[in-house]
Amino acid sequence: MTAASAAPRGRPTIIDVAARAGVSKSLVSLALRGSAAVAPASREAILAAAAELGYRPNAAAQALVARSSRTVGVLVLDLHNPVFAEILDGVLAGVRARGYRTMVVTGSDAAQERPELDKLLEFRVEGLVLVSHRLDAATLRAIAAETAVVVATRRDVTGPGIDTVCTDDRAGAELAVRHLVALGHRRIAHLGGGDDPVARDREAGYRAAMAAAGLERQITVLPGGLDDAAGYAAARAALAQRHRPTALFVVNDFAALGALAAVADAGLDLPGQMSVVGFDGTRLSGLRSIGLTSVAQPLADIGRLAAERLFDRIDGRRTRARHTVLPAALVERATTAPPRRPTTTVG
Amino acid sequence: MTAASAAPRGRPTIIDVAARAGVSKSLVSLALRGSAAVAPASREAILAAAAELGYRPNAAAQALVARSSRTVGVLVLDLHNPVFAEILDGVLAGVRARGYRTMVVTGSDAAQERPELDKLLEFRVEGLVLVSHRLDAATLRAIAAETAVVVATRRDVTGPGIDTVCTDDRAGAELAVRHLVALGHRRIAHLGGGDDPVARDREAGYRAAMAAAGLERQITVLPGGLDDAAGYAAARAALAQRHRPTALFVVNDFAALGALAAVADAGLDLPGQMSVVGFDGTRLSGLRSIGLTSVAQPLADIGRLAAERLFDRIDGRRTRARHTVLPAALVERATTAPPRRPTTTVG
DNA sequence: CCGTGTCGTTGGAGCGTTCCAACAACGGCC
DNA sequence: GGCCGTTGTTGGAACGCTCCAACGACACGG
Repeated sequence: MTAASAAPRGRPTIIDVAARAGVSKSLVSLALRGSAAVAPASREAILAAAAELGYRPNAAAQALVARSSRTVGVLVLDLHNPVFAEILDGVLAGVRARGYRTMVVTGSDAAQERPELDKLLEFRVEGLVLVSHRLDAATLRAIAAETAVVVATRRDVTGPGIDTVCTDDRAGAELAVRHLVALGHRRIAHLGGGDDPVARDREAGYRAAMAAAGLERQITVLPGGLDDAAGYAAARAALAQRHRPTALFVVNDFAALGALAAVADAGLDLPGQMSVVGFDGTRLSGLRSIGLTSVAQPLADIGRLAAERLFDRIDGRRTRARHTVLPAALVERATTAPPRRPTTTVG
Repeated sequence: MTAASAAPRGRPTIIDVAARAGVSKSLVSLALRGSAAVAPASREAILAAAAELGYRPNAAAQALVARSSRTVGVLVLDLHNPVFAEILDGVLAGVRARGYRTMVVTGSDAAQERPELDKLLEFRVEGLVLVSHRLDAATLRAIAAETAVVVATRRDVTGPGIDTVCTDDRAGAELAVRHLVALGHRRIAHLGGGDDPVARDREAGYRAAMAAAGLERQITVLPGGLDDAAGYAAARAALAQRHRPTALFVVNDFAALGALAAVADAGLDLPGQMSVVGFDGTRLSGLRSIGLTSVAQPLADIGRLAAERLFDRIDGRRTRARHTVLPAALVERATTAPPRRPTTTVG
């Protein structure tokens, strides 16, 4: 009655293993998943047969019958920006720890994000981690209605089924300003990041901290951007001002590197004549030859925590959205110092 | 006879759509894939029903029956190193262009790589791109026997079914040395990268170019490593030598940044008293505040080409392994200049 | 010695899709 | 006016797996 003597085409299946071990496919399935109900002798025969045939379970078939893919999807805004690469690394670690697989897509341009996410949803990923994104609120909420969603680094769009994990950008910015104020700076300019929601929070923190230090009248925000070139341009504008600032608080590390170059090009001594503080705390800023003082986000933690939150939803079916805000920490390095000619303390 | 009046649990399937449109599931399948054999009226009814129900095809079921997952797997050695992040970006772009999905894993540590790849193989990925790796030759060949494999940046392990795409590391290193020689340098030291196979090629190129320039006796290779700290340490050792070199050719950009810091710490003028050349051409080296002269690899091209090669195998079933070596190009920036006290030309 | 329970094992149904052979309806042709 | 080809549509099998109800064998207690 052993019918399966025909040569198995393609990869061996559970049935091929069963035929070889002389048992039924059901028992193979049981044994392969380590059921205690299988007799030791059968188990050994099955395991041996599987090894000999080079059997590998077919995840698609398992996903189909289990109605769960054991896979999560991740959208990364931009892999070139080390911030996102580092967060992604944390997400991958968190997902791996749970034995799930990860499908990663990047949103090359804003219009691509939706179709890429659709592909993930067709795979029935059990959840989605968005390492930043450019979706409008309605789209994001529609997606959250289909699957669990955790957004990392952004907190502006909320809704049922959308957890967020991010850094306290406001407080972080305040930290930067307080550090500079403590060093004796008064004319502290901010190089902004345009209409990016995260950048807005940092700007708000800057404004608040300046006001708290009694420096409302010194508040200067220069329109910048999130990359090297934008930081360079914004810093040039700052340095060209009538009352040149003695310190620059830049929206992120990437742009701060541009600012550093502008300071050097202007022939100013760093940090003697100009202090610079960045934001993100990427490994980049910590490189010896850069040594940028920066407000560090716990990047790997953000990634790992995002994964954890997702799994809370995947297995615990939690309903209320959770929003986690992690603290930022100032990392003092070589680009900040007291201003050379201390400003006279007024009133 | 319309049985499916029961509320569909979970996501709608093709059968729910069929019931709603009043046709059979077969016709729905046909219509959804755009078959010309479907009557216009039916097509519209089906499309409308699918839209109303929010139907999404189930990729696992499709993969099962089609015996093809339309997914490729990617292993990335280390996301923290911008080189790999940039190549990954190219791979993702290439895969997306073909409408495939991508599963990405990182090999956190060497021992994890194999199990992670096993997970991908269980998903029946149709091919694998390894953006570097730490597998031994036997393991790699065993994997290549199961699925198409393209290795990016490494070329040392070959075998049937293994294509490689990488930069001409030897020639690139020669470019760097020739550049320094042309500037008038003679004492050019190399900060190596240990036993990494790519590092070995670069070292070989360094040795060859030095010999070709009649500088065999100046050849100095200092044991280093692939990161910032290793570059810093190696550079310190180089600078402490009796006959201090006037130029350093460093195994990669990441380590070169460490070397830059060591040069600055030693109080040497850069590039006046010490020139530094890196390798990789990551965006990092191009940042204004760094301006590292570097041998650039076409990183995005490597990624995209790796994806292309993989698809050649996936659909064309090509048998012979193909090895593509892309040219490197020297990008001259601010860290190289003629040596201040030109060495006297001998012989 | 037969009923009952346990242990190990089994065939069949079902997951959501695609593919295929086959079918009904219909018009054109000889 | 029966036959044929075309057009549009259909049910069933298959993909590889898991789950479930049910099975035979065996030991044990009444």
